[in-house]
Amino acid sequence: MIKRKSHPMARTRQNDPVAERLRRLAAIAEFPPLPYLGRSKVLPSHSELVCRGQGLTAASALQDGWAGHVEVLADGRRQITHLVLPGEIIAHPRRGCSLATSTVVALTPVEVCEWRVVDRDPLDALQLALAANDAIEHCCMANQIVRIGRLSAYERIGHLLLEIRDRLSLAGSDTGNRFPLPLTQEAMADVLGLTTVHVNRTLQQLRSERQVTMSAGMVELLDPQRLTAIVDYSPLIFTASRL
Amino acid sequence: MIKRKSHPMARTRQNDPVAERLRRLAAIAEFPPLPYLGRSKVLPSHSELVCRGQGLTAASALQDGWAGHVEVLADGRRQITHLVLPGEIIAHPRRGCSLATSTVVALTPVEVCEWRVVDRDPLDALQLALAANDAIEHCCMANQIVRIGRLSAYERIGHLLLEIRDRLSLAGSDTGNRFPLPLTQEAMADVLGLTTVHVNRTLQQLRSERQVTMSAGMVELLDPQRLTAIVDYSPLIFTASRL
DNA sequence: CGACGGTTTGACAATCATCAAATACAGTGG
DNA sequence: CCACTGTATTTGATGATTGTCAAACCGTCG
Repeated sequence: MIKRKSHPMARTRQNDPVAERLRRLAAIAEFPPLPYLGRSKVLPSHSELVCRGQGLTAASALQDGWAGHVEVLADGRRQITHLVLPGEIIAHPRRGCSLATSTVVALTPVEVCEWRVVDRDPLDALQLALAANDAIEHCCMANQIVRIGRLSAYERIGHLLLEIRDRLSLAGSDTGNRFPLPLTQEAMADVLGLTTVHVNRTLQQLRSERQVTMSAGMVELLDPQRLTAIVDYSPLIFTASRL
Repeated sequence: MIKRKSHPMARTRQNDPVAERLRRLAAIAEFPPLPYLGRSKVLPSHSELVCRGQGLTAASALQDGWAGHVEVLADGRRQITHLVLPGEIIAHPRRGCSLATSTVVALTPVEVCEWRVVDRDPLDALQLALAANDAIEHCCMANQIVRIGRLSAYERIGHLLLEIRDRLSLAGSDTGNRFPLPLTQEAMADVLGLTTVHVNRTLQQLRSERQVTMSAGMVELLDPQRLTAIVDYSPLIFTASRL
């Protein structure tokens, strides 16, 4: 996680999670360096990274920190429709729609990088990676719908944690069953369609049943197999078929 | 709606909702005729149109009937993650992922057409329309997440009906506030993350409060303005900005 | 007519939300 | 270093929304 007001580091092949993830998505070894637009920017939590309806001139991604696509209702109810994890794409202009379809907000301090997307050769490695990214994003949103629509609070949290583990490992920060989870319980509630209070109680249950341990913004899944079975989680189709 | 065992009609410019919708999505007047693969097929309700993980060699769409992307849990719980309305795309192969990411099932008898997608000029009208379709689908899924995550049963149904109205009109069958809704209450429940019983009771409430009337598979929204305000519905970004 | 899928009804239970307050924790400034 | 402030977590008591189970009803089709 980012320390407040830290400097954006110069990203090398080894510590550029965005490039690492795109390279894996394209499944191409000789992935060209990303044509970044200047240095990445560090922004505080709660920053609005993208605003719904705004024209997108560049693609953006998270070098570090967590964000979320968010929808707010007139009476203040909030729903996070899609999480953006370190290494993942925040938004990118599409042929056919260069307007942002949702608002994206930083859920922790973030480091954001941007690059220009051009309609080159359709087999361009970068285009390919972006297309693969869209496919994964689609799967994540389908997962999200199943979680909220048909799983109990207990199952929702377990399911989400398993998905997060999978997605983090795609960006190279593969730390097995122990990984960072810098979300407040309020943010988790807004992802899962629950209230803060209920998230809190359900987390306690997960801990008391020895499914997870949590401390200092880190989670550890104590028995991922068992959890996977209980919540009926299936890995994102890509991570199974392509890597 | 399709009569059982009817013949697929020869589709002309005026009665081909798929072509009509794609033309509007591309926002191009001189849209080329779709290179259909043979005649469209008529399939009964409950048919599996696409199976998760299967390789997609062609794009497919609904000339008529309703379908849904569906996820089934081990214990039988079912969630429809995305509805497919007449004129809409069922699935299409993507660069970066030619595997189907979810299973699609017919919710009524359907008439399905297919065509081959090739990676031509990235500004190709058909590619453009497909890209726009992806954007809309993304918006629909975000809507779906908000509905299930943060709206009450009453609001969910109203919100869904408003979205359906918008989407139907995109395919040309613009019938104002009265439109077909051939879904069983069970299917609606699986879309909305509710039970059949609760959908039934909530529909009664909507009727008793003079929000809708329903009969013979048709719905009519009696006061769309009021409903829009109550459920906090906002039109799909595209229908606002492009048409 | 009987069978079948879909809708409707009732009684009851459970999950999750609401409201309110206490506690813990981190960063700030004196 | 410590009180001070704000945010995040935790707890308790209570209630509403929604789920479960079971059965009756209704229309359509063979």
